[in-house]
Amino acid sequence: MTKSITISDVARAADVSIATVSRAMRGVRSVNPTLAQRVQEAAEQLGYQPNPSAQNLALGAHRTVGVMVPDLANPHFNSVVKAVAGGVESDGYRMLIVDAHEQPELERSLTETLCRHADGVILIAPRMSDGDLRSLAENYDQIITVNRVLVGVGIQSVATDSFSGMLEICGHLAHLGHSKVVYLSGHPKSWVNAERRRAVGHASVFGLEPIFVNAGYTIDAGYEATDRALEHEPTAIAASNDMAAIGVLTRLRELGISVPEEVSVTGFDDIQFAKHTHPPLTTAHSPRQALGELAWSTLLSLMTSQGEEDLAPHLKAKLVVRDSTAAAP
Amino acid sequence: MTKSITISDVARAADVSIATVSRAMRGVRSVNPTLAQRVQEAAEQLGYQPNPSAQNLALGAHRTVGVMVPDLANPHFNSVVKAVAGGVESDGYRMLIVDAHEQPELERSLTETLCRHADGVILIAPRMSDGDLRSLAENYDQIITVNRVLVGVGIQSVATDSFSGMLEICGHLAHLGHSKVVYLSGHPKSWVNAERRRAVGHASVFGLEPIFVNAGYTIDAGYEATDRALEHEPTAIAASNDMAAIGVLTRLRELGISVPEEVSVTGFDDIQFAKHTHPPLTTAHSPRQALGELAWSTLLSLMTSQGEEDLAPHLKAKLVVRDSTAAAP
DNA sequence: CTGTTAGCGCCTTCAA
DNA sequence: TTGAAGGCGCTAACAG
Repeated sequence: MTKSITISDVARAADVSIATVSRAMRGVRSVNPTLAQRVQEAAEQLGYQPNPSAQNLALGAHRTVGVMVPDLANPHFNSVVKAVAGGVESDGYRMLIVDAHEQPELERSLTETLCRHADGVILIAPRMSDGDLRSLAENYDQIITVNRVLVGVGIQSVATDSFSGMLEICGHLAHLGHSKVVYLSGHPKSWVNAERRRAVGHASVFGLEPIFVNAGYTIDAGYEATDRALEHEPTAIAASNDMAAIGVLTRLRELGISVPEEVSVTGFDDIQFAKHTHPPLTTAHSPRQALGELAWSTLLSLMTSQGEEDLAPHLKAKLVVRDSTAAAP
Repeated sequence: MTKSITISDVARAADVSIATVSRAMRGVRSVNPTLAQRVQEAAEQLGYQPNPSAQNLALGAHRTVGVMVPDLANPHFNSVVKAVAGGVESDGYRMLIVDAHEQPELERSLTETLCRHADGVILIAPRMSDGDLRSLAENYDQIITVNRVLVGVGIQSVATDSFSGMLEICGHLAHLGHSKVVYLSGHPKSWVNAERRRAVGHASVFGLEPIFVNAGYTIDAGYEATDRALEHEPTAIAASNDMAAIGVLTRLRELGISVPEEVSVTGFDDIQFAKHTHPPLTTAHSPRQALGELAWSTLLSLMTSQGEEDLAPHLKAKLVVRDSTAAAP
């Protein structure tokens, strides 16, 4: 900032007290319109902008929300962040954001920093331990999680219903006659992955015979896990998310294995690239926009009105059938 | 925040003055080690954290950097943001971020807000008018742009050398015997697009006969522009970025036109999905990581030391040849 | 309706 | 080396 005009400068210029300037600037009703006008003009002319730190100090609030993401470069996460950003900005708040760079052990301290600077915090798919999450929740009330539910801690959360979504995928596969399907596990500390994995386990009721192979949640992880998956001679590979599925498709193509003729492949999330893979990916659509908006509105009500229900709304993930799945060979 | 312990609480607990606490907390040399120790323990036990707003007010600084992005969901932009975030966090700053949602007319006011809350601002590929940018630069010194250079305004910038990068792509195409190539223009207000387009224009020295078709910078834009591009019967389509190129590939596949046998396709940026398209995309690699790091270090030196050279370093974009290009039919 | 004044929590001279 | 006191810019009683 080059110059720094304060409220007193404006007061002097408009020939009123600083209290009047303060009120006029914030549009308090009780100000004489004439004075208000004069103040506005003086402020305008001087280019006065209230100092947010001073306001924060005086008000005891920051009008800022903190957001923690495991990985900003992941299309799924950044779509959620984008949705949150929309609400935050339009409600006149600022968004402080930290990227944990997929290092669960960093999450706690990053979040603590966030807590000191923001009125509320949104943790997106945190991978930190239950203990860390619990202790954060104890010391800080205005905090919610997205896609990580931990009950009995008094921490609100919103989530995609990964369990049902994955069950739908399994149902689809079963319906196509698949039984030997490999599930490529995602991040070991991800609640979402645990839910999806659990659903695959339950899919035995459809007659599926799931095999679990550890992979990861990135394109490369999917790529590398493909060979290990193939050792089980599956007719279908269900990845924990679209990223891993994309890696699988690439590797299968390299190996000359045709999708979906020889093996079917599914993802999860329906990121924007899912419909542009070859073949287009069958997946489950995660309602990112709705999730982000819901997260923001939930946090907002938590910050304004106090006690809220301790619900954890689960948004449906809808099956999207494309060309990467077909009848089992 | 549930509780709010202040410096006075710690002072009382440690039986010293608040001045001593203040000094001890910041590791000022002149404090008696014994006292310092006592203060540390008291602070620890009470869980004291200095109030950042009060510090800001007293120090006149925020230790916060603002970042403006046209679209957080764009893989190229968010990789740059991620790189910036890395530096910002490790240097103990916070990152305030706003998404302009691809609306150039919002950028100015969003940036002004950012300026009031941050010590420095990074504008990523801003699409605002030269006038807006100039006026921002006049009122605010600690501001730099990434991938938008505007000379003579005293605004620092770092950029990818889009011109040379696109020239390399054109050279590659020419070398393969292509001459009728369609360039799919990107965002009309993007400096980067202008540079790439300019390079294509210059490519006539290679014998290229460029045709310009307006498209956009999204997958859908590329998809929709493909039919219009084909009307010119090109042997190659050069998109302004990878996103548009992905849309082109999808549309061509729908039309049963084979790539690269019938038409070659190129992108720009080398986003992580570029090597996973079918066929893998020939493109130019934008040094996102380096760009983000350079942006941060540039801003940091601008914020600490004052007058800097008004350079605009251009980072090379390197041609990456994959399978979406081949000899002209 | 407007001005005066006392903080908000912290840092930083200035004395001791 | 330590403490007392003033001030950063703004808001919110409290008077008038």
